[in-house]
Amino acid sequence: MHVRRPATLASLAAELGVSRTTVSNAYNRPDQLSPELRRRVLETARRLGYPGPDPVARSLRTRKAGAVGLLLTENLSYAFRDPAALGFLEGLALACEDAGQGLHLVPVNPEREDVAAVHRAGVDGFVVYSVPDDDPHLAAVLSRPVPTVVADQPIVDGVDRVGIDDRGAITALAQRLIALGHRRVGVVCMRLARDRNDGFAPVERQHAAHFHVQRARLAGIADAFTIAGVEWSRVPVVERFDHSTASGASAAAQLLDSDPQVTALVCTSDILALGALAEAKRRGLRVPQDLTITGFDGIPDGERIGLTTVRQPVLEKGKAAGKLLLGTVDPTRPREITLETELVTGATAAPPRTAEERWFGP
Amino acid sequence: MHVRRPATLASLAAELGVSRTTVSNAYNRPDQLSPELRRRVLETARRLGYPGPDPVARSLRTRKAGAVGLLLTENLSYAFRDPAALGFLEGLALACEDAGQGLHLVPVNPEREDVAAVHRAGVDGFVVYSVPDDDPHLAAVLSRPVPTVVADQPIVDGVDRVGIDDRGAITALAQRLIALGHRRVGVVCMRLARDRNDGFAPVERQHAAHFHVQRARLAGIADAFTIAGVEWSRVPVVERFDHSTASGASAAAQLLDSDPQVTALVCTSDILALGALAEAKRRGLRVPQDLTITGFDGIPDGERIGLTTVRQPVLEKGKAAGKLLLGTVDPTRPREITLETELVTGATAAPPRTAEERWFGP
DNA sequence: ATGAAAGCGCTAACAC
DNA sequence: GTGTTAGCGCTTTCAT
Repeated sequence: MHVRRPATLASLAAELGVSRTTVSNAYNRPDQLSPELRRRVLETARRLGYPGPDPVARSLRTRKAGAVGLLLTENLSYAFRDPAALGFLEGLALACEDAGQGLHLVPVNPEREDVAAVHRAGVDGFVVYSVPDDDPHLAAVLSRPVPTVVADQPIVDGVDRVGIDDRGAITALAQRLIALGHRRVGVVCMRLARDRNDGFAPVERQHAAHFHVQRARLAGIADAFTIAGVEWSRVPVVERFDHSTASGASAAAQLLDSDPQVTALVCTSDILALGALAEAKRRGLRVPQDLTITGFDGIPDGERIGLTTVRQPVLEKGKAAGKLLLGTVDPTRPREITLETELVTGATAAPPRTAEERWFGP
Repeated sequence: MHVRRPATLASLAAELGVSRTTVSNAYNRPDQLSPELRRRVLETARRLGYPGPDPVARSLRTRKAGAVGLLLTENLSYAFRDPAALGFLEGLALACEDAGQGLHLVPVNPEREDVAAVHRAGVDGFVVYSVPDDDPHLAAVLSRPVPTVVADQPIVDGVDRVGIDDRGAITALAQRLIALGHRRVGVVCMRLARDRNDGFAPVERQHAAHFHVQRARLAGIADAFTIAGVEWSRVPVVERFDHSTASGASAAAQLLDSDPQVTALVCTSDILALGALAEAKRRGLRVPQDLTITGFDGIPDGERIGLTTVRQPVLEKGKAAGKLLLGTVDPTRPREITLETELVTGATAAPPRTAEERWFGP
């Protein structure tokens, strides 16, 4: 610890026999007073241990906090371990840095629903990253009289947003699989609501999902397969609450156990896909010869092993969110930024084995 | 964007015909007024679009910002890409979350020396993570009348600190190499000062290093080899400004080019070691048969490939820093926390090849 | 249970 | 150039 004595702008002014304005100017408008006086002010400040204008008092007066609040989903640790979230965070931090704004991570304790932290945050605006539609923290943020930008989800009327075309992007990926010949597939997705459901997610649950992104990705896959003549309600979708490779692995296991005939596993994130790959390996299934596995996001670990996936510009997304919030106040509000994605042709997708091959080898 | 109408506690009180105190109590001390009145206050607040007490005004009054400032080294992007820094960040964020405190990332633009951001941050204390001795931002932080904790470096008199025994930890690692038979080694280290020096770092530069951690690690290696009879000034030490695998690779290349006889590369971070491994592979050198390579930190990527290194508890370090700052104000200040490290026996260290083996194979 | 008074520490017109 | 005036919006004794 390291603490100093109190001393205010007023006491400094008194000591110097000048007005508070003059002292204030010495710090904020050096050109408004003689260099000599300024020197004297700063000198006396040092002598008295005056640390300069109190940032909170200044904020109150100027109505500017100089910081952006960031609301992250549930568990912070997951966020810090999810490369996509990290990329976003980095981009946002970069944008804030450029603008000289602080980035205030709002403490969201997953245990207690502590909305108070949102009200306590001295910030000029909020960025909300990927939370469920019904998140109470989001509601608290929206009740604050400051600009807000949502990244990814949810889509809120009248609130700026930056995201991607989740539905279209994954449709393209699914079409690729269909072109390869896959018809019997399984899907692994992330949590669809705030309640934990580690297991199959029937169509009703898919449609009622509180997470727009997952809802859109499932819909995108459904779009493609439906057109290909596959009845969507028959496609098994397994949901996992925790976003981890362990989840991906167990979901893949559940899927493969329930229907050993699936030829492809479509995962709605690379993390899940990485887990599915591990499970396939554990079972002695070769990818892509025996099983096709795809992801979504385009994280480095996925790229390294040649995962077939959709790459989204996470860093750019973070930057865009920051710029949207901090940028010139374009009167054309609300605004929505949709970033481009890219289909990544990796090495984890191939035509399905024929029934014959399944029995007699390739 | 999403902005609401202004309305203050005072205007609400006026509208209701009650005092400001009552309205304040409705928010902060529900037990201080009748449920009925409270209901009316909150109801009217909603009707008037009053968003609740302004956090900045409250902070000014209570002298509590509800947030911890975090000062990170130079380039934010490096921090977000360095697993060790990330682990620290996660731990700190967790500690803040536990205490219901926000985490305010101070924008430190590496270009301009914008110390102002430190003065603008409305926080109750600072955590400074691994900055050079002479960092102006650190000076600015210390000039603020709030408690401060330094993580890793620098060591500042009278300021709390949390770190590890860098010198002792790496000495143990070096002794291991010596026991294996290594005498002719090269060292790859991170930047030693704020000026860029991508090349050899003579002993003088090592001693004058502005980064305590690097200084200590080099000294620790020197300790071991000196005792083993190796003259330290003859041990080539290559420095790299950027902390990346690319740096590790190029430093390894420089070292191997200048002295092809070295049998081991001691790197002061896992990231650098990973780069060195890549370079060794590129040259067709087998690790550890042809070349021993060691790191420092114990990051996941290193563990995955079996890197011989020192593991430090980065997450715990972050938590400890947070707790030190936020915890009970123990009068026994200043305090210093030194966390335990662990020597990780990986698969990248082995006895050096004999001269004979070098020519005729193992 | 409710109200009156007194600032928290600072900045921004505007006047001198 | 420098000072005067007027709050920014809130919390908190201390009375009532």
